[in-house]
Amino acid sequence: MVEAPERRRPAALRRGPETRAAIDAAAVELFARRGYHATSMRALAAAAKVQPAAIYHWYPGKEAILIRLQDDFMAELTERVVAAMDEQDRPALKLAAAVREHVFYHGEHTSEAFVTDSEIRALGEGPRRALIAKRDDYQAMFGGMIREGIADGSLRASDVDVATYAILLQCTGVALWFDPAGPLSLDEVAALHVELVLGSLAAAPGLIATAAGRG
Amino acid sequence: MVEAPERRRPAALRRGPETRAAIDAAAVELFARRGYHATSMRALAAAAKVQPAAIYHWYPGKEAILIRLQDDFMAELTERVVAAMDEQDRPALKLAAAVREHVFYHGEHTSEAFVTDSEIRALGEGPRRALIAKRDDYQAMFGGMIREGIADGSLRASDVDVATYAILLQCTGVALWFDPAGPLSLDEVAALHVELVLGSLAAAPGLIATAAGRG
DNA sequence: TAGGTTCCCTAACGATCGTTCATTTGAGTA
DNA sequence: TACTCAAATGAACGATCGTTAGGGAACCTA
Repeated sequence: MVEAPERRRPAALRRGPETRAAIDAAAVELFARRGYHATSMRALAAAAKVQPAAIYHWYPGKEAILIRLQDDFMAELTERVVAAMDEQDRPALKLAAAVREHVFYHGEHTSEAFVTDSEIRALGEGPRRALIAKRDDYQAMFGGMIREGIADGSLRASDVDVATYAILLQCTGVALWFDPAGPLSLDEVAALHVELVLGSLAAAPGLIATAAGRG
Repeated sequence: MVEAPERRRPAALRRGPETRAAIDAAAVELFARRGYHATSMRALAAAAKVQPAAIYHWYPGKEAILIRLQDDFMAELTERVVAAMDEQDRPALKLAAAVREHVFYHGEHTSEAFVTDSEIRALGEGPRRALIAKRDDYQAMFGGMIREGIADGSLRASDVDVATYAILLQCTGVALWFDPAGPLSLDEVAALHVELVLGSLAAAPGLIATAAGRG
């Protein structure tokens, strides 16, 4: 019977690169809250307000979304921390600046940080190795600063590797609990971590006060 | 040779509670390596050398396996740490003993530890709340020791809550990197963490040396 | 205004998921 | 030797998974 012209609704919203941004935002949110494997492409699509197939216009597959998210996070984190380090000359102050920036960036991007280091397992062999290599380089940077601080007498550590692990774990962990609506500002949290880190490395109290911004 | 009543192999191995242990072991291993959602009941069954359906004789469902694993870990961890604390009287020494035991237990059960705190998201509302409550109680115990240490003058911290988070994160993280085949024994790693923790809480050098077992 | 390209849709594919069903095996008991 | 019940099996359920095929609307260029 004559199928009415009916105009059946504009159906397709054309948003271009906006769509990709929506997919990325949905991925960060859902991967962080539910986990990578617990997030389906359909759930992702729904959160980005597109149909599942549309995601494949922007990404070759699910894993590529995760890889991009993690790579972007690591690249930006590294760039920021290196820049902060470069503004200082003495090793202990370099370390303090790096800790501060690390904590700050993790507090500003808690979801991305969480996904980046909790979903390494979800990656296939190649991408996993690549990400781990970047993380190892990043860690080595911190280990280097500690060693230099020991060399110039401003820091002390019984085992540099263990100290490096411990320091990065506690600073990275800020992404797990920090809440901007909580009692402490990110600035305060970062300063507190500088204090804790330098304290555990037996820095002189005067140096700690200076580096934590209370000097 | 003859002998061969041969009977085409007993098809169905009847192993009783051994089966449950095999399922539990497979679950720890696979949940830790691949993740809860990335581990299928079929993969679990294969690792335990049973058919998938057999698992349902011992557990009502997949989530129950995870819940049991996590509950057992938290219960045993708490019991051990409380026992270690109870052997000390001064707050700073209580804390040192707790840190030592916490690190030790995490190093001895890296997979269980990892699954327990990385798969909280995988739990349904009820079990998740229950586990988080236990974890919060556990954390509060550490916060309490730090507060007492501050009260008696042996410790110092600008913010007790942040210090508690930081300390537990670095000690729990031992489960992520510790390798018994590595250069350090678990005893050494635990002692190093006692040192780092007390250092970050500005304990007196003499106290640190004593508590870390170098006194 | 015609043609090509970009972007997104609907629909469906085969695979795999957690789980259940009905049955069989084996050990213990009378 | 028969009965009973725990412990496991093989097969299948419906749901959901990641992904793809094919078509059509919106935009750009000429």
